[in-house]
Amino acid sequence: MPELPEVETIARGVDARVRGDRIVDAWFSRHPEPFKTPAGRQARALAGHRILAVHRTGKHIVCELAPDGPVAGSHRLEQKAVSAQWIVHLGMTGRLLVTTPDAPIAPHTHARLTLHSGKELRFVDPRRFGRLEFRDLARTAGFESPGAEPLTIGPNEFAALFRSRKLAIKAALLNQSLLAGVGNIYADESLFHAGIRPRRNAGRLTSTELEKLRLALREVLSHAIRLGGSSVSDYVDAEGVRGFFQLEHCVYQRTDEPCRICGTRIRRIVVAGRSTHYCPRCQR
DNA sequence: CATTTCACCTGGTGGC
DNA sequence: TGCCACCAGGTGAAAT
Repeated sequence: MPELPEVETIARGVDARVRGDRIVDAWFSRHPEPFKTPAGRQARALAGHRILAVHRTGKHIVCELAPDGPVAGSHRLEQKAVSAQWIVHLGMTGRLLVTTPDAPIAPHTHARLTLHSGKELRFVDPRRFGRLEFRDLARTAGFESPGAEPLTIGPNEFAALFRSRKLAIKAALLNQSLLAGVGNIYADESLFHAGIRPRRNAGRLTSTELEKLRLALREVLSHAIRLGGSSVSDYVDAEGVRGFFQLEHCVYQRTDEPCRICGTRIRRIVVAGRSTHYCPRCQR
């Protein structure tokens, strides 16, 4: 579920609460492991690290870690070298929460990190589509998303992503190796604001349309970040607080409701196996 | 290779 | 109330 604005909101919230804190203990659930790194190894590896910073890349949350202990030369956090990363992907229903240790343990809690401050960092994920990975940077390269960042990509690079592609623009927007972070909600919303039908062939869009789309994406995503993301059913940020961008949706999950611009009924179709919403009058 | 389809999971909703 | 079909923010493997 969580797309770029939700993941950004969570990463910022987690960063504000745990930056500089130390992981004193880590617990991971056993059963079906939603983990890229096996539970036992991940728990052992995390304990003892200090969290230097938490940020978002595409739909991934990256926690930058350094081994705790005396650091030659400086006590300052920024000057410690990142030696490992804990990478969290929330899948459809994942949550990353900062709680007090006495907060009730939600069903489907798969990881709990006990921090030196007394807080806990918890990963909860009913559907288990989420993924947790520990990377030792001495052995593996740092995490990099294959796709471009939609908030910062320029016009030429953006247009080049779609050139000579044969698939629907909606499908292309969902492809994380082209653009990282766009999911079903924001693909539909940005296509609406750009006035483009979701089934249009990506490679046949004009440069004017592509530029409209790039700007629409940037506007929709940054507006959604300002509102703390979209809470469609169960999304909450690091404190358990819902977002408000769902109130601004123009097409997503508004099937048969009137278009906010022209009043035409919003249509629902299936593109790339995902439900897709658009205004047949405003989008061509 | 590029593109499409489907399996992976649990839970909520709405119809009968 | 219960049962069932269908739907859900994502991805990656398998098929085409």
